Amino acid sequence: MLPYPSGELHMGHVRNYSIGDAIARFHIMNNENVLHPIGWDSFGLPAENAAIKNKIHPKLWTEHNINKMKKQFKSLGFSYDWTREIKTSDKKYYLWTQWLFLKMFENDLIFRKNSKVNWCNLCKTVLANEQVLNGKCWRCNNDIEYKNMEQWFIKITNYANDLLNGHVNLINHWPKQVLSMQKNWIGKSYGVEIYFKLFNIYNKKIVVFTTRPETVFGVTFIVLAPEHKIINELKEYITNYNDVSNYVFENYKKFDKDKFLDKNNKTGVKLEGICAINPFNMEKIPIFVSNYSLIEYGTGAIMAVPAHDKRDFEFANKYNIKIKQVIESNALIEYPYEQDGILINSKNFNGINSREAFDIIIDFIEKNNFGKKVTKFKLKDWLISRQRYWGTPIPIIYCNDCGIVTIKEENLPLSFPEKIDDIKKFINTKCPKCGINAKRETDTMDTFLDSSWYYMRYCDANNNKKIFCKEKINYWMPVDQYIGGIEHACMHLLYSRFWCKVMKDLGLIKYSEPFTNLLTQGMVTLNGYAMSKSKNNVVSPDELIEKYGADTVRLFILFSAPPTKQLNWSFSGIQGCCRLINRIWNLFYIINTKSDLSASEYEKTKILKIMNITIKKVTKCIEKTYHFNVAISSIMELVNSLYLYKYHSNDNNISKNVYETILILMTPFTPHVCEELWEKLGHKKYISFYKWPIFDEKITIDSLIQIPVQINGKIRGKINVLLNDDEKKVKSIIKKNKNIMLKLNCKQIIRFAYIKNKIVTIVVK
RNA sequence: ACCGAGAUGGUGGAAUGGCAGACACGUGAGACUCAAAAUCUCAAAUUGCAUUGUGCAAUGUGCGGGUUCAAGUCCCGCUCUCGGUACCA
Repeated sequence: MLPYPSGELHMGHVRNYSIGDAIARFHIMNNENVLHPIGWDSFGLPAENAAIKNKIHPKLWTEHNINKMKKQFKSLGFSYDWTREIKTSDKKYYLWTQWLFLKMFENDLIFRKNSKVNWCNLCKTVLANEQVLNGKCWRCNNDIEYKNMEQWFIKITNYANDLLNGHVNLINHWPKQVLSMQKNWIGKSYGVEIYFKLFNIYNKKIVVFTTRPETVFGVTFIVLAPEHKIINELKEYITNYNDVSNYVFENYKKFDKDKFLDKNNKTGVKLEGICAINPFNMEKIPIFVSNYSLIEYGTGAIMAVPAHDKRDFEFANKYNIKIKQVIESNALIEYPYEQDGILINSKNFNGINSREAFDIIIDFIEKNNFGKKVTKFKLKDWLISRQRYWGTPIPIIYCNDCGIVTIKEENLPLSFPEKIDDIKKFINTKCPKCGINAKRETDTMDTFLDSSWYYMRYCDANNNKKIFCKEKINYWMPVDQYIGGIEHACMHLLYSRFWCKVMKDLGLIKYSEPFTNLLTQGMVTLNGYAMSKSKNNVVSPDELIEKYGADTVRLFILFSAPPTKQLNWSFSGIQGCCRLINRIWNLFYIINTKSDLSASEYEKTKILKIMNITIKKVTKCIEKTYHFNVAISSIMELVNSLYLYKYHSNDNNISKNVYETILILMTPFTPHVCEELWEKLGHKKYISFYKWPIFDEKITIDSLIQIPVQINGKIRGKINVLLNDDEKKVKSIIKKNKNIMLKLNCKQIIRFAYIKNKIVTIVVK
């Protein structure tokens, strides 16, 4: 994921990009063609705030930060292809964001509507639903307010089903948690809309949505959301209309924050003078308006079945409404019974299991025109307008005669004036269609639009004529390995998937999922908190690099924990990594460049064995499991074995071959030191492009092995056997072993097995 | 409440159903040193028994069951922690 140019790298960045660099370098050394890009998500609010504070243009502030962070990236030695660097605030880039906006507009995926929207009073802009976390702004943590405004939206809901179904392709390649978060957010539910006619009122009906149609015989009241428009339409029939409209008004005045607090305080008013009719049994059903029916979900009207729904039960108790049981249960009606069971009090449907009844009743509803089967989503359309300056301008003109008119493609990019004085000139323009005076849209796009497609641009970053050329996109895309924080599960990662599907439908690309493999790295914390200026617990990578060197910092951040886990920063742990690098460095002075190991054959094969095991482990850990911590620890074991060999044999000659293998294996983690030592060894070419070693499976296996002997599941001794020994041979070795025979206590062996997994099992009665 | 993920020494963490605690930090001891730092080497789960001493036995991966010759790992039932969603009908 590309970074926002805040001006300072933090340890989270170091972790994210160290993982990426290790993977990229590994694949380069495996002779693959690797595109390892970097760019900047450089539009956004902090630049604007800083601009106001320092009285400079946000562009200058942003450029300054990018240069600073670029320097930091380079000091860490990440293997980026800087010729493909992109900035989303660059005209050359946002021209294509605007172009995509126009394409989506042409295809009816962008529209304007007046609605209640999330407003952050600190950021002075509206926000998308995904960007409101626990009622607070995702960026500044300020409480969200609600406003009625006309704004631009993208129809992400058109793709709700595709976004959900696309998960099957990601199931083994994306973290479960991300998929589950997206699934919850999309919130698909199967159900049915049922029409409730009104008693003696023939031209109106109430449409309810339910996921439990099998309980329809248990309906004892209907609940309308306060905002439901039928309340006003039935004004003349409702005898207590004053009370009802007072209730509606009181409720309307409340912010959603207060409504949230009202959760356990369901209130409501009965609509006197009217009632609905249950189409299944013609029973008259009272109608209520209540705060617990939500206008934004379903139809804003529900059929209440208090016997089998907690919330309906609560409301029924409070307002003394009848409770009718329709699913058999042993429990008394002190609590609603919400599980499956056998239907009762349901006429022809009695005796059917509620799970089967679900389909049977839906069929019945559709056949008799009582309603229709529907699927609902929680996902809402994506609000993309932002009342900000430092963002991609929305290429739209409002004309009194023609209405909403798009800017012509050839006039892109559309940029805001840099000086305030030129604003009026910018706003007042001519309509591209009819030529009369018109006004420009002054809002910008949500920056998440910029970052929804940026990775594609890397494939053809410097194309001045097209968004990208198809051959290049087809060659590189989709992204093989994407790495970033989990906090983007329902924002960037959802938006990008959506955008990708749209672009596929527009014929721009061929694939429908943008990121084949996703790795979500854990946070880097200090003393249990995420590093932040307010907590005063920020560790600056610059100081660490200064003190220990970039390699040590990279190594430590990968060694301390597996990449998906939260990592609590510790200054003592970094010493260990520093030590490893020193130990490797010091080995350089005792390698024997001329002859091979002068040690005994046994020592020689022992070290070769460890080396082959290490190559095997490191390869697997980088390529498959991403357990860099395990990879590094196995390299430590190899280094340790050389030190032990040296210590015990008093031999100061270490094999050059083994030493070079250590350097190669370390290169994805600590490229600087490895390059240096590689050169000192006399190599002319970079180690970074040297071939990754291949291990010999045969050498990793010992022919003489010591194996444990289990008697009834307990380890009772150990014997030495040859790898190829058969059962008979092993048996005789055991019989010769006095210790084991003593522990057997009983000579009668019932079952004897020499199991391949390097363990001997004896079962005694 | 629902949906995910997880729980292993003083700490970070290893373990295709097969010797739990690799590797590292920290700790202790030794070597080197006039001394210290650095470096190198060695040690350590718990309890009980035995012993001059190398030992022996039992227990041990959040809790309780189960499958298996064998469970940190698989199955069933809990507890707790973290993350997400939440009056979503």
